[in-house]
Amino acid sequence: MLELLSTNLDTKTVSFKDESNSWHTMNPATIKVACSNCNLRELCMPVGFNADDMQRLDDVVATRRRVRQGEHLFSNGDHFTSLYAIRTGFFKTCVSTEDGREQVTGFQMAGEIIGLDGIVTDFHSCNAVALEDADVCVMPFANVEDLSREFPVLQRHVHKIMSREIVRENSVMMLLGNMRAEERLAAFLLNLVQRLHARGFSQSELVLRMTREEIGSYLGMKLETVSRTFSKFSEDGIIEVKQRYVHILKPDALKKIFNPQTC
Amino acid sequence: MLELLSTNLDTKTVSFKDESNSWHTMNPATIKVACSNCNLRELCMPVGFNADDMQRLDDVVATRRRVRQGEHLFSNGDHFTSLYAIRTGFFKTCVSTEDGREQVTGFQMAGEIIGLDGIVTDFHSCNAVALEDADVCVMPFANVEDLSREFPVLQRHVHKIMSREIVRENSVMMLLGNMRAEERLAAFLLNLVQRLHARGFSQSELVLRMTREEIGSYLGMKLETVSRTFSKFSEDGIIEVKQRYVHILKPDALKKIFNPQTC
DNA sequence: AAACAACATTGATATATATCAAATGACGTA
DNA sequence: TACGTCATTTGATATATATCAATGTTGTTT
Repeated sequence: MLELLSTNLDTKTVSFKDESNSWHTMNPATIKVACSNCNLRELCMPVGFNADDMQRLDDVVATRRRVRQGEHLFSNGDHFTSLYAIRTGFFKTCVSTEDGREQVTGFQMAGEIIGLDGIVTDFHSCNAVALEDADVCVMPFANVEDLSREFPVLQRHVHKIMSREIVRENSVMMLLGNMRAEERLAAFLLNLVQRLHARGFSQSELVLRMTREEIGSYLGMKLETVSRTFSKFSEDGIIEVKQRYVHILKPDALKKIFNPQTC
Repeated sequence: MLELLSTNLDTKTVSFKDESNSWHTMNPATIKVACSNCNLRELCMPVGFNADDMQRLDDVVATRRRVRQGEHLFSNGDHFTSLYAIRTGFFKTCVSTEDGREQVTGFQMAGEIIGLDGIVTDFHSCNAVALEDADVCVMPFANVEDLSREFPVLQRHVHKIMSREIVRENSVMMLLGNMRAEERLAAFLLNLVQRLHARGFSQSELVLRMTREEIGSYLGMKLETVSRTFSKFSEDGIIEVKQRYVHILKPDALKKIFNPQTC
């Protein structure tokens, strides 16, 4: 296995040493990525692997792929071949009706897996769009299945990822079916910072990667309502908002709005 | 493997012959169910198994379990051990908030699998409630995983089931986030008859197993709105409704309401 | 620096659905 | 059969959010 030493996302090059210790530089689309060296490993890959297994696990990932802001990683109707682990960047997934209405079904960040929708029919049924320049690990699903049969811990991991997505969607259904605008936005903000915090970012400050319209689409409300609700929270001193920048001043107040009982 | 010859759900007994051809009767909770003989096999188990594999596949199912109307198959917080394949009966799954609001996340019928929500945390995060007396195959998830590693076709089947659930929830999110009451109810009715038809029932007539309130909870509307929308469809000559009985007179009109573009 | 495009905010008004309320119907049980 | 309970229907009114419209902000292009 090659040792990955540095990546330069701007020049799209990767530097590494081979077995004979000589230097190479190549395009990331053509290199093999080593999960064993990846600092996101504990987010997208199972723990409890020994060093030898870890080498085998690297075989899951075929290549990396760079997706520029606004580009689709995959689209509705595309043939399904791979799952994608996000290394850097931020995505939205969305479905749309014949008459052009769009529903954002999720926002995904580093360490999260997208593409699961394609397994059932071998075709993707949603779109994955980069909301900022992104870099993903391409994991051909055939590899995932082959190695899952060999490594129970990987098999279990894949099952958990799919189950987690089902449970997440259950709670979005609860948001959409039962909650009012303020509750939806509070839940959304709390969920985002919680995930960002798990990745080493601030617990109280964040920069939104999506527009008010995309937030609204996800939460089943119009962009004006999203904006008004932000303003309401701001007037109440719960958050500080400046366009995409949000500072959560009173996390407990947000939690109370989302879930009045447990606070 | 014992040969299952008849079941009497009322007396909770099962009759079968053993290897020496002598008759036995026993409680279904204690017997081993044979997928190889089950007429729902093509709904909940993979196709393309040879006879030998089929025998092994029977090992997935440990027992059967009977659930009376109104009873929970599992509840939020229960330890997760098994998936359940519905043999007979009808279920709803639902999540609820601390303050008692309930969101129905799905309705499940014969041949469908429930319990996937429990995989990620080893605890169930929703409730599965029988809307009529039901009979399920208990499939300990450890068995499913063990046999999945051995049989790629079963592994693929499990992945497809989970992916299908993700895709289904995506389209429910579209319903809840973007559709109006009439569109939601039209989509709901079309989906129900389509699934019933796949099970040999009528394409145009159905008996609802759930209340107006449960339909409303699933579709994010109040029971009064569900009732009014039924009445509206009825006045328009699209359906005939008498309490739980629904006769779809103009399926194309329903499809047009749901999706004006493709009709 | 000016002009432009995309996004966000805010106000006025409309509307779909919720809420409240009453009557009716279905069903199990005493 | 009568009673009580639960589900459903229907009407009148309230309300949260959508819609329409104007203005402000930010960042980019010329």
